[in-house]
Amino acid sequence: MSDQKRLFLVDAYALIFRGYYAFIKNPRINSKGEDTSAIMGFMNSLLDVIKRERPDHLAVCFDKGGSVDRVEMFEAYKANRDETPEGIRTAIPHICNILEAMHIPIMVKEGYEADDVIGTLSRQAEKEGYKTYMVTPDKDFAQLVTENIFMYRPVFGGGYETWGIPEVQKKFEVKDPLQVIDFLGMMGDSSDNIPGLPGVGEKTAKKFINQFGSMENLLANTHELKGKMKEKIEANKELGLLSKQLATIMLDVPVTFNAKDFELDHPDIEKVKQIFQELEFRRLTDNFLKTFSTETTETTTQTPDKQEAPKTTPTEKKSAGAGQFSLFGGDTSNTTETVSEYTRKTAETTSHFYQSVASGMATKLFVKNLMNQTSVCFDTETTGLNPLTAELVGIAFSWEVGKGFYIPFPEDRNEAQTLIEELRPFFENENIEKIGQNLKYDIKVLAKYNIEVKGKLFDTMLAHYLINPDMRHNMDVLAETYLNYTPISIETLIGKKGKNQLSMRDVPLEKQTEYAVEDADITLQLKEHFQNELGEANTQKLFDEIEVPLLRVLADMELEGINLDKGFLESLSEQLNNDIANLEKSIYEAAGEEFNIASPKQLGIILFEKMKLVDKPKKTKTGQYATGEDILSYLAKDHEIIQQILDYRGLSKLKSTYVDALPLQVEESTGRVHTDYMQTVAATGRLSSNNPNLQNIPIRTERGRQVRKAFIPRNVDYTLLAADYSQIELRIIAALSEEETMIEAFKNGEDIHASTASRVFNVPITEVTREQRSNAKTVNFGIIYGVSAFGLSNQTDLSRSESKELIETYYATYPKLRAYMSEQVDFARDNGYVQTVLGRRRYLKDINSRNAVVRGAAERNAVNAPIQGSAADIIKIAMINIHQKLSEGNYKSKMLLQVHDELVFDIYKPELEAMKTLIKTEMENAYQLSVPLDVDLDIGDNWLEAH
DNA sequence: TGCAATGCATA
DNA sequence: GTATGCATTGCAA
Repeated sequence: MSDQKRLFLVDAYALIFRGYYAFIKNPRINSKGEDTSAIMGFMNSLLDVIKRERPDHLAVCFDKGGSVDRVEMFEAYKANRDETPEGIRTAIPHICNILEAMHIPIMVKEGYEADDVIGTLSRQAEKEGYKTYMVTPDKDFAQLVTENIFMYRPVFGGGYETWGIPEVQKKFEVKDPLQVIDFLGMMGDSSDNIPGLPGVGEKTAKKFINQFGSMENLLANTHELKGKMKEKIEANKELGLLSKQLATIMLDVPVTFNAKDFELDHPDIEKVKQIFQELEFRRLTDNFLKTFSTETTETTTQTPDKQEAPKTTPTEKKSAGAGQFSLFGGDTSNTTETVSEYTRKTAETTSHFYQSVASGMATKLFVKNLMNQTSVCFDTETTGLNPLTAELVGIAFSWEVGKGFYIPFPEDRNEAQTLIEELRPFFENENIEKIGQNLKYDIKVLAKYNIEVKGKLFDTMLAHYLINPDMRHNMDVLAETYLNYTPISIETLIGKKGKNQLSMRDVPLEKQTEYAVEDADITLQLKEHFQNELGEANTQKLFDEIEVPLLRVLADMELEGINLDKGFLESLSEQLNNDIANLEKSIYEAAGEEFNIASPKQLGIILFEKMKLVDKPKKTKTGQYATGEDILSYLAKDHEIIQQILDYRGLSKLKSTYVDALPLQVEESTGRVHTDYMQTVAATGRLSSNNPNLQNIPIRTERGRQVRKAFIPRNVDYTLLAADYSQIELRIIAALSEEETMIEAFKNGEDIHASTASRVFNVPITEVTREQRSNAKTVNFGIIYGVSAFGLSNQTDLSRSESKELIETYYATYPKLRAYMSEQVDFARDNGYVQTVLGRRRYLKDINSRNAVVRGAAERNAVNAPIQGSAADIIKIAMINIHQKLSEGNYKSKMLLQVHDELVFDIYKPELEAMKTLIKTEMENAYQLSVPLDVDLDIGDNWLEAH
């Protein structure tokens, strides 16, 4: 740091708005009913800046009466800005009072905006040799940046970044910060109501700046432009110049920088304290005192106070809450004041006994007690959501409704390990049932501490998934639905995500205890509730024999992850870049102007309004032109540009979703990609995969399937093996419908689509044409989804009536299939649900709807859900059995991925032959149908070869 | 910054 | 026509 004096100029409204909206979801209201969010937000920022930077000089700048000059220029200027919210207007006088008490000058000039005031002052200060920092998130200020003038921007997630000349150059792709004005003038700014040039957005504005340097130069050289862009800009030259003027911050406001006045001297502490007290700011008072006490001791920059965030002690302002007493076991049902407001029960209105357990002897006694139980609910609290990196913060236990204990964990990893060892006997005891909500997570976290969770499991999330798969299964929702109870929300403890979200570690122990034990308590109560509901039908069996065992299998697969060849993807990315740029160029040429191809809105306008490729274009339900793949493909043969757009889309998608995204998902600690299988989201019983989704890696196109080459074995001693069920859904529908013709075809190992074509089109199977087979294939799939003639004709070259005829012939060929489908619909009408071979239910509330569209959808679900769901059941059985065999046989080979009808394994080469047999056998014999199941195996050095 | 709409990858 | 997850755009709060 140089010895230059530093001046900080604060853009008041910008920070006030920011603070206000930060609390928008739960505004701070004090006992007088005043919304203090804006004051709180602003003061937090201000103190933060002072604490971090210890400025020599500081002032706060306000707007007043809008900008006279700008309004004269353009009457719409800021016209459509919303009324200032009530909570902000009322905050201003308070803020001014506080600033006065703090002896901080308030700079404001009637008829000017804060931007102008700050701009003017910063230039004056610069002449006097100051370094000026403009405290504002507003990008417009970038135009003011010089060697001695900086932006000091609060950034998302806490902290600040300083923008000097290099940052501005990079951010806006300009050579001189002054060009930011041209940039803003071209692009426009909807919040400031600067119109900008029509059709020019961020991308184009950057390009123009690069090409022409300034607005004036652009307007003088419009002949270099082409197409519609040229017309539009030439027609709006005045608007361009006006926009630039509007974007220009004035530097001649009649204000004066007086160094003496701006010195940050000692505040009137008593007065500030008094104001804060009236506003009921407790935490802020502490923060304020801390900020200025270090200053008064004059020990310059103390490093520790930077980290001493003001947020470590969340204020509990609503009531003298129950929380803090519980540690000592007091009954906390002090319901007297608050209960009347709530119809729903909460921790505050319910008698409970939640206790944290001290380390040492208390823990030993606790464990002894724990080991005497037969069934215990537990819940781990960690530092994050990723079980591979999350550290234990504590574990809650409950085995009696309304009661529970919390074991906090030390931050030191070795000490934490020592503590968890004391709990090992519990977790690894085969005879104690473990209850939890989403146990897969806890099991994965504990696995990282080398703890295996043994014994019977009861996962309330899985239980509810089987009871009602169409609902959501978060604990909060379940508690409200089944227990009429609202749990403490995680946000009240650690804040909203992003922003300044805390880690559970930063939450005071009492709060951790209340929160964590409540979760365990609630989960225990839910278990008692769900246990009975599972009892009926076959659901209990499905739960005990499929979903719960599968949970451990998935945990292992996720922990294992898969190896990814990052270098390969990098080179693929470069190739794609090249091709995309080329396509972009020729599309712009064909269109006669540049636009955002990725924007369906803009694309629709170019294609259908400008180029008029179609007489009456299709529109989507929101009134946009439909530019979906199906529509464009149809046009592709007539217009070259369409094919290029399709290619462009394909390549962009490929690059952004897979090629560039996957390497970022490699877990640092393992060097592998670990997906997360969701066991409770797909209503049919399938799994889903996310972070990243490894169930939708491309395969259809040549270009896309290259991505699969990046999935490789663990090392040279391993190879990948992919095993997939052949036509499992068709086999299932054949078996369930008992359609002999189809069953026979499968038994004879025929090509099922060719076989269908041969019967439907009445030709020998050897003479089926490619087109016939393809149409038959489409109908076969259509059947699974619940066909309609409309859908079929959309998918094939057939007309609506041809499609209808084809479907009729199909039904005539396979009469039992049709019968089966209507049986399913009838069953659903009578029972309200359909089910899979294992009794997994899906409820169809719309099956008797009077609305034909809604009812039709339910009917298709009635046909599809049992088929898709049965296939899911079968592969789940196979996974459980294979997992079992792999572990019994102590094999090194691992199951890595599941893609609905396919399993992918990392095979230790010496085990290859054994694995082939084991996997094929287990998959084909997972479930007995009247149709044989057939599994194809493929092996390779990457996922593409193994397919 | 968060959400809806759109489009697209898989089975 | 079934079932998902995710990237991008564009608008709103």
